Amino acid sequence: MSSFVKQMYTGCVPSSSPRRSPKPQERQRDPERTRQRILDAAAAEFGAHGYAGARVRAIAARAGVNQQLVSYYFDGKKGLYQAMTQQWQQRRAELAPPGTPMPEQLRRYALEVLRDPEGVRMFAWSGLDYTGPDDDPDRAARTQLLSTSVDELRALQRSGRLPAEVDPACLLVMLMAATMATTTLPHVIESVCGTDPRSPEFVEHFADQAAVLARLIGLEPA
Amino acid sequence: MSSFVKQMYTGCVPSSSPRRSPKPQERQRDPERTRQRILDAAAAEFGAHGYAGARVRAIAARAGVNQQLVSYYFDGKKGLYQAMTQQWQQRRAELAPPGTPMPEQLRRYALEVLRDPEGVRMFAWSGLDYTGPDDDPDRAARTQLLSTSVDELRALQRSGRLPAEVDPACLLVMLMAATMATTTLPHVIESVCGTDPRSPEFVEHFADQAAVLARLIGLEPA
DNA sequence: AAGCTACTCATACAGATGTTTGATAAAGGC
DNA sequence: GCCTTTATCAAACATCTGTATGAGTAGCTT
Repeated sequence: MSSFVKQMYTGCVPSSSPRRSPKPQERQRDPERTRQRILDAAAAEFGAHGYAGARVRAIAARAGVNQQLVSYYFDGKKGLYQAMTQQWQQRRAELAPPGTPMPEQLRRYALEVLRDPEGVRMFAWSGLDYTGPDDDPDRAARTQLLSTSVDELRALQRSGRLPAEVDPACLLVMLMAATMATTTLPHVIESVCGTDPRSPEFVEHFADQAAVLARLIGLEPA
Repeated sequence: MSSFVKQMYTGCVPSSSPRRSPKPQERQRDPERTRQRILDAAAAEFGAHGYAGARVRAIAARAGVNQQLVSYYFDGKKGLYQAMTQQWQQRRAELAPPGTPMPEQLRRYALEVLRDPEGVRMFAWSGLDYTGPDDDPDRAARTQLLSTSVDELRALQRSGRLPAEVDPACLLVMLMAATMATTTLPHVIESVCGTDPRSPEFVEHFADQAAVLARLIGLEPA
């Protein structure tokens, strides 16, 4: 068995000449690729089961590498989680190009689950795991990222398109939560809509509805 | 050590006469109370950490009982989880008395986190743990419970207060997700609002904002 | 008082889980 | 071509975790 695995890894039968072709099976050593594979596998596993439910063994298996590499490249489970969180943080920054009108912005947020389901799920898990502002390394980045959206809402309010009684910050939070519902409330969707909340067709429909909601509130561009 | 623990439990020093007063420490046997204590502790623990993160030892410690009782009264961790879910299901049914106008209904949903934080959190965890309609024992009850709300929205739509392009079912889901944001997105609230998302003052403010949102959409009673 | 039953406990146990150790082989410099 | 460094692996390890066992105790019945 052990020799079989090794053979798999080396990508050639033991008796054949070692490392003949330069790229026979993509199985040369490549620490950067291995690292990224572990990160990808971690995203899938953490996204699926959350931090507590994720298993290091499962991550290694998904990545097709030895379990020990998780400790080798990162600093154990916790370190891997943090490294992965950091990587995902960057992707999220690209999500909302400034100046996009609110309805379209919400539509994209809701569609994000199709592009990166694990990322959205991890974001949801992190909300439930959240203990306080102290141990939240992403806080600064998130604050900066969202402040422009709040500013947009405030501008709409100043221009009279939004009643004075509305708290723009709360409104933004509620709208964000609304767009994530296909991820956070799949059981409710299954009950109320009777469809698979993960199917691309429904997600697109739901994203359109998020845009409709935004227009209903009066969040058209000025 | 063991005698010390026993002493703690009995509520009297070993040499003293056994069980003198009828109610010296509230420590008479009371299986029903013990059962309920375990259920309450389970709600706290499962709510705090989710199913995967919850520890049977921690539940027993919280309840102040021996760990084995979890297996004695329920059927292990899984059985306890189901029993507790069932109990919480009933409470949720009392949440929305039919006929309540939408803005008020949403306000109450958002306030529920003050009355029963663990319940709301468990509901959120269950959404992320959700795998499909097959293993969802609550589905029927939830469907029935929410159908009246969807019907209300449909009625509003028929009366022209809601545009035809709105899908009432999706709207309800989005509004539910919005009202749960103090639980599901505390990190975002911390970033955007700069306040403690769990403080009663903020939760009440947020609940008011949920009602404002409902009125903004046009969900006043007909 | 004796005995029965329901209830509670400490302990043991098996399996899972994250981490460490030591070995092996590929890369790369000299 | 040799030697150091780096990348990878299998196996062992310590700990955690859920569950089972068996014994002891309270309260009731007779």
